Amino acid sequence: MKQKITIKTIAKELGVSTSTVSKALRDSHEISIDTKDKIKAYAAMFNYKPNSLALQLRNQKTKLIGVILPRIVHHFFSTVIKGIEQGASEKGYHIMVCFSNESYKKEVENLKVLSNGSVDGLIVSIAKETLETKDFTHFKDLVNEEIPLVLFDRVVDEILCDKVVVDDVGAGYKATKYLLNQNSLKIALITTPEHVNVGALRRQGYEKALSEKGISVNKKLIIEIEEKENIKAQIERVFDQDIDAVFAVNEIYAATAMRIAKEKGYKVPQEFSVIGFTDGLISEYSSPSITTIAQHGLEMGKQAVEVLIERIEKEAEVYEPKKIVISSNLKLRESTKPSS
Amino acid sequence: MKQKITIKTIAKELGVSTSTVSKALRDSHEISIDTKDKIKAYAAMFNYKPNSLALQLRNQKTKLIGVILPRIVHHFFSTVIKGIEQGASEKGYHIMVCFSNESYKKEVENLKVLSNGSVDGLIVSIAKETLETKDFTHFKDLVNEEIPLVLFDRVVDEILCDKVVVDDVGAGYKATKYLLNQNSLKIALITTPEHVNVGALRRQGYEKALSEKGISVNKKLIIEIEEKENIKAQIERVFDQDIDAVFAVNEIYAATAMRIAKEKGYKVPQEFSVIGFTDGLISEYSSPSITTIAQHGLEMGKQAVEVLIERIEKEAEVYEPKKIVISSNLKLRESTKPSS
DNA sequence: TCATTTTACGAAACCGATTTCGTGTTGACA
DNA sequence: TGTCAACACGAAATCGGTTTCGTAAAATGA
Repeated sequence: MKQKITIKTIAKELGVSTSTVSKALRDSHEISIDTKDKIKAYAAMFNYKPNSLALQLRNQKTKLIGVILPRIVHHFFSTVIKGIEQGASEKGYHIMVCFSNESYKKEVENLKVLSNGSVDGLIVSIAKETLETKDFTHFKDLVNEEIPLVLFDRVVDEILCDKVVVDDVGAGYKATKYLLNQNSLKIALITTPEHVNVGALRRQGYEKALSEKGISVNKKLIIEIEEKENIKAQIERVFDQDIDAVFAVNEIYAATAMRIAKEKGYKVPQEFSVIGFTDGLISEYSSPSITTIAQHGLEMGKQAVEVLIERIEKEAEVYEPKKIVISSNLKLRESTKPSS
Repeated sequence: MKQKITIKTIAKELGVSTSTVSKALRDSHEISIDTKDKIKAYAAMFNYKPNSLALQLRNQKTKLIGVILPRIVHHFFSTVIKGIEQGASEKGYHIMVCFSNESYKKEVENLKVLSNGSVDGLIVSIAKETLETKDFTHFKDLVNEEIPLVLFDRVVDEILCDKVVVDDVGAGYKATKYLLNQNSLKIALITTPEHVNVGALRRQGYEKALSEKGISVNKKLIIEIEEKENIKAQIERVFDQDIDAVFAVNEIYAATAMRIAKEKGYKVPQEFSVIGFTDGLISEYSSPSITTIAQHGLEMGKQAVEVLIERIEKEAEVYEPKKIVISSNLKLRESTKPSS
């Protein structure tokens, strides 16, 4: 890389001190107009840009936000990133993105790297493996060091920090209730294993809606997908039961379930209804298009970054961790019947 | 944020100099075992982490790669990011991600911010607006400053830097030829306006395949989509022509075209075939699933970052810009007939 | 015992900025 | 003409590390 022009270079070339150059470029009243003009002209001519590392070191802030996500090729997470970037950008921050790949080890590593001063704060969604192992010491260390941290979507209570989540219970409830209202009474639930807490919460909503309607929960209608195995085969099994609708906690499960239903000869939505989660492209472009719970990822990202920046910039003595709940809503499409 | 522990703190507490602490922590032979042990123990106890900004400033390198993408909620781009992150991570680099939102202005801003020393190099895919305006001075400035730069996918020749692209002409050719071979002779092409060069290249491939077969290009069968207007309506117009297949330059156009075909009563693939571009989730989960050109985004990302890091770490006197072409291939699914 | 080599550490420069404080020169005013 | 403020600028500290070089003290050798 070409040698960068620094304040020192300018100072030497123009026969002034570095402090004069610095002040001139920042338009200080201490410097005479003549000198300022000369220095500015020189700086412009040689395309001088202040070295951001030096500034960051001096100011003890980087205007950088670290983001750690379990995955990126994923509609919801990429939408959240977009929201984070938009919010950050508005306030003059940039984002550094890392991925845990759902791995505990990588999450720990990423956290370590980002917590040595290279970012002003962190936004994280916890990896599945970490949720499984339930070892959150790396997060607690961060909290102890008082590094601003916001968790979103996949959060756990024992980490004392700000959190942004969707109303998962409410969403599960809304989806299930909608299906019940259109007279689908035998609703299968396709969800994740219990340790993925968003799955667990959505299931609570499902069960709540059923019991309100006086329907007892039939465990045979609930499948917890093991992602390591064949997903389609696992979903197919629930079709052995007598069912007339499916509520799935993500759009891939929903699309797969709908496909199986069609293969089995059901007419969707006349004979069989499907509701998914995450309002992504699959739901929009499959045929019939799939009714989903919209998770408002963009909104989540924006909220998360807003809370984080507030935390970074406020010299709060005692900080009460916030929990922001984003309400989700049902986006009606063709895989369900009109509400009756 | 809590006051961080620094080398200075340790030095003062233990009554030694900062240089001793630094050397001890780096396990220098200059320091006695006793002193080293004492210092290391103290550092470990108070969870000392070297401030990365200070190191970056001193070493004049950040181990950070800036990535500027037009969009993020997009299967291809998010896949490329994943590839970049994987490749970077393997070599001890991290990535800083920004988005241009297809906007020229934001691209210029991002480039400016990232080129002031905060990253060691850049990976960029050019915004549509920039391709339209054809003003690439911001990139040329970067090249003049000798900041390592790799362009991918959307590249232009006049910027002298390393590039990673897919074989767009070849891909268009392969797709079209496949359709011709299965006896679809009236193939519509749904593409982008001419300034989006990847669209233009894919079109070349399409035209090449047709002329090889002795079929003259019928301009009425080619639609350049204006994204600002209603996409479906624009695609619908081509169905006024007598067509039996569609080759679309991305999966949204492909899915939309297939949907229209089905609405018009065509049986896919028996009476109508569809091939898309970008092997994303829509293609995989729509029904019938869509045959696509797989772009190998992961591979592209990895290659891009590899070339970039080579460029960063090699003190090359004269550097000959490379152009890496990733070959694409047809991923056969249900929206086409088996090859005859 | 004296000269020489190790050993073990500290002082200071450096990376590239900002900022406080000090100072020589002007000019104004009494 | 002497005093004092305003002006314009520089020296040096600072951010948190690393590294070169210098040097006392201890160890070694003759």
